[in-house]
Order: sequence, then C-alpha cells, then structure tokens
Amino acid sequence: MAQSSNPIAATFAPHDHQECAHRALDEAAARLAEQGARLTPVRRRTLEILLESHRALGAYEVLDRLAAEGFGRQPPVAYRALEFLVGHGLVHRLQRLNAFTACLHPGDDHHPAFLICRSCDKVAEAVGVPIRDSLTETAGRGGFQVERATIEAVGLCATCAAGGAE
Amino acid sequence: MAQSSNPIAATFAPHDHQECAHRALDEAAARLAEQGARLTPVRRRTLEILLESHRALGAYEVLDRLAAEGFGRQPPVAYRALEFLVGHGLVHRLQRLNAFTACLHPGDDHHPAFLICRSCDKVAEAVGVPIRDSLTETAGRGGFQVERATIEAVGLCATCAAGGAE
DNA sequence: TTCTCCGTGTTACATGGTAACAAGTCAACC
DNA sequence: GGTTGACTTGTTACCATGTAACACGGAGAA
Repeated sequence: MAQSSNPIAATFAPHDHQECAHRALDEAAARLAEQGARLTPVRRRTLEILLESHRALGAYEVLDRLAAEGFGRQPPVAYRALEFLVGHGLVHRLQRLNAFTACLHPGDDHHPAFLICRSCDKVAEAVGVPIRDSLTETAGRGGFQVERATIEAVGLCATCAAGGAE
Repeated sequence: MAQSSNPIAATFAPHDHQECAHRALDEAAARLAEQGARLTPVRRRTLEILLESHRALGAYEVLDRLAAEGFGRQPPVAYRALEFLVGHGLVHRLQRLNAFTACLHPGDDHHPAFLICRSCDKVAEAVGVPIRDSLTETAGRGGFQVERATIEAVGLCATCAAGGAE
C-alpha cells in the first residue's frame, strides 16, 4: 500500500489494489492449509469477489456473482461460503450493513473496529487500538464480562472529505 | 434503582422495575411535550411494552402485542411507532439483535454503548464513557471523521455469572 | 365549513437468512 | 479396486425483517 504508513488512511487512499488483494488471498490460502481446511472453488471465488474492492457486499450480491459464474444460485451457496470464511477469520461481517468484507490482515486473530465511509462505501479496519480495552474496562466496573463486541463507525474518509479521487 | 450506584450493575440486578419504567415513561412524555410531538396511543403503548423489561424486543414481537390489544396488525404499524420513538431518543435499536430497547435516561442526548447479556437477554446502556472518544481519536489519526458509531458488546452480566437470580 | 397535515391502517412486495434433504467428491483404509 | 465416512455442494421450501404506496379519518387552522 502506497502513500501512507497509517493503515486506515492507506485503505481509503488510491492504491495498487491488485497487489493488496493478491497478498490477502495468498495469506488466506496459507492459513487454511495450515489448519487443514479446504479452499474449494466456491470459497476461493467468494473471497476473490470480496477482495476486488474494499467495499462490503451483501450476501445476495455475492450470490449473483457466483451464480453468473456457474456456481449454485440458491442463498445457502453464498451463506455457506461466507460463513466458512468468517469462521476462519478471512472475512468480517458488518452488522450495520448486513454485509461482508474481506479481511486484509488475516494473520492476526483480531476483532477489529470498522470504519465505514458513507460516501465511497469503503471499509477500513482499525486494529490493535485501545477501543476494546476501554469498553471491557467500563463494563467490568459494572460487573459485566464482555465476550464479543461489535464496533462500527460510519463517517467520512479523508479522501472523500478532500473532495473525491479514486 | 436499588442495590448499587453503578448503573450497569443496577440494570442487571433485581430491582423495582415498575418504578424505573414509570419514571422513564414520565420523562418521555415530558420531553415529547416540550418538542410539540404527540405521544399517541400506539406510540405510548409501544414504549410501555418495551419498558416492561430490560430486554430488547424484535419489531414483530412488539407488533404481536399491539395487534392483540386492538391496534393494527401489519408491520408498518410497529415500525412507524418504533421509528418515531428512536427518532426522539426514547428507544434504541440494537444492530446485533435486530431489536429495540427502551432508553432509560432519555434526558441526555446520548449514543451509548450497549451491553447485552447472553444469558438473561437484558440490555444495559453504558453512557458517558471514554469508549467513543477512543474510537474517534484512532479514526481521526487515519483521517477518518466519525459521525455515528455502533458499539454493542455481548457477554455475561454479574447476576448471571453469579448463578442466576431475578 | 373546508382545507391540510398528520397519524393510522391496509395490501403487496423486497430483502435477508435458514432448515432439511439429496447427491457428488475425495481420502483412507481394507 | 471397492467401500466407507466425512465433507461439500446443490436443491426446495420456508421464515424473518423491513418498506413502498395508497386510502381513510380526525384535529386544528383559515
């Protein structure tokens, strides 16, 4: 990724996306091989489709693409592939959008916060930040034990705020 | 609310719920009057239904209750009432659950984080905590300007962790 | 009174998601 | 090579969630 060392800014800025998608796919394949899980054609193609942009796609949007390429055309086809990928940490599900987005650094076993640009619809992951700790601690003072947390922000990315590009 | 000065703990602990529901309803009516908005029968009843517990209810669950009491039995009836209440800050929508929960302190114009107990299904609001600031700041360093954020945690409340009660 | 706005109700439909079952694939093992 | 068993893919049929568009009716303003 070019132009910036900040991964959030890098996601939204124009960049060599081919390369960033390729790397994620390779990493994904490696991780699955390690775990003895199979990256079958439907699953691979589903991941590729999600990797084509930084946008989040609905399950039915993915399904249309798959069907057009000769895979099954019934909802479970897409949902199963997506479920598999989510389960292996290669894809994230966005609650606000009922949509899925490819994970760009599947190496880390993370539960990131998501930043969704309302103008270009791209999604960035904010990893390793103190957000989650802050939530866990506040909850803990009330005796609540956090197990999983959804953190999703909608707003405007730097590129769109500056007036477009890409 | 009894037993604890911590509002999160108080939500999950057994307490005089009648009183806490009543106060919220009074506050709601007052706020709406101020704004010149009408708390019509459907709207009032919808809020009451949500206030009967600290649980979140699905729109269709609310609709069933309304229909049973003689209101309309088609989805828009419930959705319109809920939308109105959400719009006036009297009810919150939980993305993870596709469900709605009554706000317990509608005075503050807040966007709280939610703590959802997976055992008793109650929902608490964590207000005025540094979670949101932490998110806004991290995003800001990447040039992303947060407008609205969804923060929802699933876990176990103190009462359930201790083995039940209520 | 009449007009207008708003709220309530309806029908019909769009979108999102899952249960349950049949058939194909593939590796492992006898 | 044939059989077994686990897994994957496909199907049908359905449930759940959410919305668009239109008709009716009441309350307040002119």
